[in-house]
Amino acid sequence: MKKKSNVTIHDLARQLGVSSSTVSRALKNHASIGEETTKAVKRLAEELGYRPNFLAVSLRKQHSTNIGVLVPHINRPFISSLVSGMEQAAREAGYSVLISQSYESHDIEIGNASAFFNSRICGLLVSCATETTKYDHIQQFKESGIPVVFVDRIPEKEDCYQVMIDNREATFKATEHLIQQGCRRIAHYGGPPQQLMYRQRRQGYIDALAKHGLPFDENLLLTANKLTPEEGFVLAEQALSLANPPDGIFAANDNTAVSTILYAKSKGIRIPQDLAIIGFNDDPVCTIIEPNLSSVHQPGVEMGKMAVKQLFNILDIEITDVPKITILDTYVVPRASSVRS
Amino acid sequence: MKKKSNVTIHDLARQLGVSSSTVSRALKNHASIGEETTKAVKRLAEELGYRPNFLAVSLRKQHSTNIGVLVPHINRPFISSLVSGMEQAAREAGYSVLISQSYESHDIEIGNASAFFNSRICGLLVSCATETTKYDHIQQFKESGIPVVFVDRIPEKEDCYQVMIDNREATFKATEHLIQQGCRRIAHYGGPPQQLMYRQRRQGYIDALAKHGLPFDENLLLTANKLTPEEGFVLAEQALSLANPPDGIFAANDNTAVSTILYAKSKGIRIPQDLAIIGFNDDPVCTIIEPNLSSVHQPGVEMGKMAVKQLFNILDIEITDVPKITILDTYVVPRASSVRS
DNA sequence: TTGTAGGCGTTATCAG
DNA sequence: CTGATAACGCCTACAA
Repeated sequence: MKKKSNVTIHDLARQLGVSSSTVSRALKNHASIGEETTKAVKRLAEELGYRPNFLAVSLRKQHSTNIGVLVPHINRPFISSLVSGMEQAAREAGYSVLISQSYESHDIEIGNASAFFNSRICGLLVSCATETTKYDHIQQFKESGIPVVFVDRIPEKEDCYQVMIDNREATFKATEHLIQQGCRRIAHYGGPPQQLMYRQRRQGYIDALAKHGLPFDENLLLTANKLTPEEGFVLAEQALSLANPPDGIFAANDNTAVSTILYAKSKGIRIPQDLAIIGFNDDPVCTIIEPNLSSVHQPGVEMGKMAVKQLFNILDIEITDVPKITILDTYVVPRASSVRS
Repeated sequence: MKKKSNVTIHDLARQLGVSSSTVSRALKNHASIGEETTKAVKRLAEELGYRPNFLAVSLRKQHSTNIGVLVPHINRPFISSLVSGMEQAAREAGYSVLISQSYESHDIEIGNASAFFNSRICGLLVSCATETTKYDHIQQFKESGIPVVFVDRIPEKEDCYQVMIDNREATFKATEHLIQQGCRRIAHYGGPPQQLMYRQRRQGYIDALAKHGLPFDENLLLTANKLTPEEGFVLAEQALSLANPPDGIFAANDNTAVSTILYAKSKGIRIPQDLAIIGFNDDPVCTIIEPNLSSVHQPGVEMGKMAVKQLFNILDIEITDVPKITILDTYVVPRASSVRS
């Protein structure tokens, strides 16, 4: 039987001739309610199509079951996977996911955080805008006891819950992979250095060179602001028009790596023979571009799920013991763009 | 001054020696409150960091400012663009977006709809699961006066608000494009025919053939369940191993078109000379694959924004006059996979 | 122009 | 085992 579901516990109570507190308790299997009563309540609830009003519950309990998710963009492969994982894990536990995009703008991020704060989310998952270096807008959550978990893009020195990868190690492996393929002059496309992640990625590159006794040439260290495909072409041109051009390129994302492949091919440069290339993220394009692009895989969906699990852990909803900082594994996926078999 | 923002209108009222209703009214510039009072209230609110509690407002008003978004998956290019547009338009108006994925499962879709219903969303934007052919789970919203806007994947015969494209026309143009490039035996990969969208796409194909006097050969009409890349390979093999193989293929999405390009190339079939190919969606891969894939562009972000605008229109939040059915423009993007210059 | 009172639907506390 | 009662924070007749 379906009814205009404005059925409240009071309606049930009236029809059953009991009080609404009894109904409330029966509905959540409170031990102290008689079996008979409980069954009767539940039957009628079912029959009338009773649905608890989350708004009222939240108001009463002083917090909702909505998790706020704050990311730079959702229409990017890695991030949409991240969000997908979050949504899935949250929903399985009966929580909902509220999303907002900062478009990499710190100001928008502040506004969105504020909106989330007002709507009384029970927890916040953030992947910061590139611009973001201050975290006052996050502070308010901590002060109000609302847990915050940072994902992927982590603040510099904050003591905070994090789900991430070991960027340094990941890029170390990527660079080492190129070295193992015989590259001796390896260029790196880095992202904006104010973002910790990109400094770590650069460090892995530098460490790998050092370990293998290769000289570090700062001409080979290029940086871009947003690592867009367009910027990729510019970087490629810069790198390949050097007097002494590189024989390998490690790009901090797949966008720029793909552009480089396209550019190099247009110049008649053979990949991977003349130039080996590896990217980062393992986006779907990697298996489309020719030659297929080697990349570093990071587990987006998993990271999203872990972030939610972390949140639940803090909220004591799940009692699994999750460390404050979770670091998920990455691995190099070698493909034709770098493998000189 | 920042405070643990549990500041309520009552706190303000007490400190100012007025009643909380005065504060409530002052805060929203109610005409009947004295200028002095209003200013004082606002100043103190600012000073104490007062934030309205949306939960309470929503409970009182009987509806929230959260928009529910129900899609099959978010980590797909077209859909993530759709959601991105929705998020943007909603947030600009001070609304939030709650997302959930059905994973193309009707049962999950029902569950998610139910969760949304309980959380008192103020409106629902849906793109249905492929499996979905019944709409009882949507009905409850309409009955409770919660507006529903369907996007992209539209129910069969329901009388409902819609934001979509003209699938028949779009595929008509795509097929005609192939014909204009000299194709005479054109195959079509369709999606599951229980989904209206795919029947429309098939119809456009058929109509185009008819208009140009080309025979319809049902051997050339292939269908897949999910149009995944993997299925794309199967379809490609089927199509190209026909006794009388096609000289053009129109695929109902880019995934399968891309697989077909890869398959054809592996068989030494020249594209577009031997086989011209066009896809649907204009995903980013189109400009990565070689040859670049022609496709039909549909404006994902725009569709998302329009859906929100439609919702606001129904809710009388914006008074722009939006028709019940919005059909956005598509266009063929001709690229190397089909242009025989 | 402002205040009072009641209620949105639920749960927690305290009595019985 | 069950029932009143009072919040949670806000809004809105109605009254003053």
